[in-house]
Amino acid sequence: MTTKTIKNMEEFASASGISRPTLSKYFNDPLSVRASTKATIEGALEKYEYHPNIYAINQNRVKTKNIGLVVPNLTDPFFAGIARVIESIIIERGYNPLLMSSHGGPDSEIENILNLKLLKPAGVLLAPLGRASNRDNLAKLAEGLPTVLFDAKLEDVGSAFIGSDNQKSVALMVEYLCRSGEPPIFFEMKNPINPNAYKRRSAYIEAMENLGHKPHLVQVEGENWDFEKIGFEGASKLIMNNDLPTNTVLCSNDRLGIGFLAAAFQNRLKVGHSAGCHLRVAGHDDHPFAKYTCPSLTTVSQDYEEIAEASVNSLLEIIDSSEKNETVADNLFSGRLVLRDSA
Amino acid sequence: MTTKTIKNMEEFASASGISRPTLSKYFNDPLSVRASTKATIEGALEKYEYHPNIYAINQNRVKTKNIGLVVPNLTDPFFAGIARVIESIIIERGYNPLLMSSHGGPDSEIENILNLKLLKPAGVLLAPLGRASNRDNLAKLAEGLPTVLFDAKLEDVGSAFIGSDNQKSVALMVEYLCRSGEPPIFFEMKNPINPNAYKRRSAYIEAMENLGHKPHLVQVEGENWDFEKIGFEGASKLIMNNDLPTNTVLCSNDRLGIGFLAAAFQNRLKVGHSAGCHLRVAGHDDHPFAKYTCPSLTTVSQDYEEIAEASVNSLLEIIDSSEKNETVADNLFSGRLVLRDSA
DNA sequence: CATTAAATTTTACTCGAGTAAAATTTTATG
DNA sequence: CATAAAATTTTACTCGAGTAAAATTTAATG
Repeated sequence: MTTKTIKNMEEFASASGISRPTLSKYFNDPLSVRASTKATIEGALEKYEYHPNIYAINQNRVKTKNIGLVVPNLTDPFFAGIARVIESIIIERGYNPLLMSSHGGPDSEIENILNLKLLKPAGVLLAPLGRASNRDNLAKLAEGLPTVLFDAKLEDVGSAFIGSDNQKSVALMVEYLCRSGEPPIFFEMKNPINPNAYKRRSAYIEAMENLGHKPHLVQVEGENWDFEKIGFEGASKLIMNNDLPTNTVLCSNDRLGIGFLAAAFQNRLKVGHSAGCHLRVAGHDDHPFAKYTCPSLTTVSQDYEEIAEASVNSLLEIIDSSEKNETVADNLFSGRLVLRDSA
Repeated sequence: MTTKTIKNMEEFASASGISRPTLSKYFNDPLSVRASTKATIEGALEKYEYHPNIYAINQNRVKTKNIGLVVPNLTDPFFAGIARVIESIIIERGYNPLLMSSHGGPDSEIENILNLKLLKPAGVLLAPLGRASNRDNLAKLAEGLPTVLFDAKLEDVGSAFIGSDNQKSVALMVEYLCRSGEPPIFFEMKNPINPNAYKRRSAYIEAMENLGHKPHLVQVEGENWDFEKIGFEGASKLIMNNDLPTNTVLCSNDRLGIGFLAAAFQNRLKVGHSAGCHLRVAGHDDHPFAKYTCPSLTTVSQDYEEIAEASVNSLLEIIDSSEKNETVADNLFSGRLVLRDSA
């Protein structure tokens, strides 16, 4: 038990009897050395405590094993959830995730990417803020840096996009609602920040028209990410002014829906599809709390695992191919209808 | 506009006419050089694009400007929220936050700290998992590394603790509930992971006894962090078996409360303090969605800013004082009663 | 067992800063 | 304006790996 403390690879080389360059090779890829050598090294690693110095390792590398993961807002359970899944996949693939949130707005988004670039990452997975994003700036920063967008797409930024097929999933929901009751109105923000919202809006319109119904948009004010509040206040006004043309409401996302449900409850409107209910409300995203709203929220679920896996795969593909401007085709996943009590 | 690309400090030194050691000093602390020198450097920085190489900077440093921020679970809005506030304070103070989540359990918590240590951080802000934490291991890792615990305390780990004064805040709520109606039962998990839960339990018992009431604990099964689900299932059983001895329930935290409210709703129990209600339900924490539950949840709010600020302050104090085993006194903040519709 | 291919070791150089000590310049002070 | 104090420059060394090239050892193959 000579638990002598090892300071650097040099010392570990003499302690283990393996040359430093071979050790270096081992730490970069344990399988790149002979099995017997690997065993010797791992034996020594158990005996001595040694970890390569991360800073020294990366100093000369043009590209590190770091992968940036930038999301708009970790306070939003959707992003917290997907970030968590993506992180574990990145680790699984032998990379090191660096998680950052752009909650401070477009400037903070740019700054995140700048800070990341100083860390010479192998690539970046970016869920952009959306409309608010400083697109030109992002595009410039992403040049030469393998970048995959997920959740929201920005034209000319990054070389791949993974997201949900709003077109399909909204159509799914609209069809269900029409089939089972009155055609829905669409409850959304007037100027959404997230591009998905625009896709959902037009998907709603198209789906309604396809079914021979007249689309009806209800657009509430609100500029920030405080969707529950925006939904609550918008719905409250709507209900008080008796402005609801039908008994069925499709919300652009679950968080607006949660606000809507709260407003309905406070105004003694019974929500649900059973007899005696005044209103049906549906959402989109399958928010983690959608199961526990009152009543539980009918919605469309997005498969976190699927989106996460596809995003990481695309990025690693681009990193490995090392071809300059490889562009991978968009990858859209269709949601699954989740029927609960609210609609 | 000689926008020649600068590779290293050497080149920037000749480009700017300032010697490398002085530049080095400037980048470590811009105010440590003469004002005129500072101006010259900053002029050159606008003309040339140069950023010191982070890895080279930190290679020789015993301590970097990194501060680790480890929370149990970023999917929990409380931690997402507080992490966000802490991050911005850390940046404000000139440090660089490294955010990690221990959602994978005690092993992942240990691994987070290990990974952090490789990055030679100036200190760590740790919200431990709690009972599940590998305490001995954490204590060993924290030795010699300035560590401040927040949210949950572990004996002999870290040199300071910042959290909420459960004793006071629970008493506040119990008194309110008793004053305004029937004394509450306490709805909680049988074996909570979080130490706060134990403090709240005994605070409840004490407060009830002080008021001359008999405490009544209702303890539901559940081992993980899926509190809404645990609350929902526990409450459903309770309601179906007609096992509620009073009409007032104090939940150990808001997430359990959210589950409880959903169960009550699905069982057609009216929750609230107005006439015709069957049940009063209160929570603890002021979860971001507590405002939008049905009915909105009466709870105790914790001041994120306050806790965040105090945590960072304690840590920086310890870092700066550089005294070996300085231990700062615990710092407990008392919550504020937030009265809403549910109780 | 000879031959070849693969893996490892040796040697030597690189990367981009931090930093200490001595020499020099600049600024502040009286 | 002389002098002391503060800031800067010069010089030179360090840190902990990555990595390329040549020399050597080991393993695989027939």
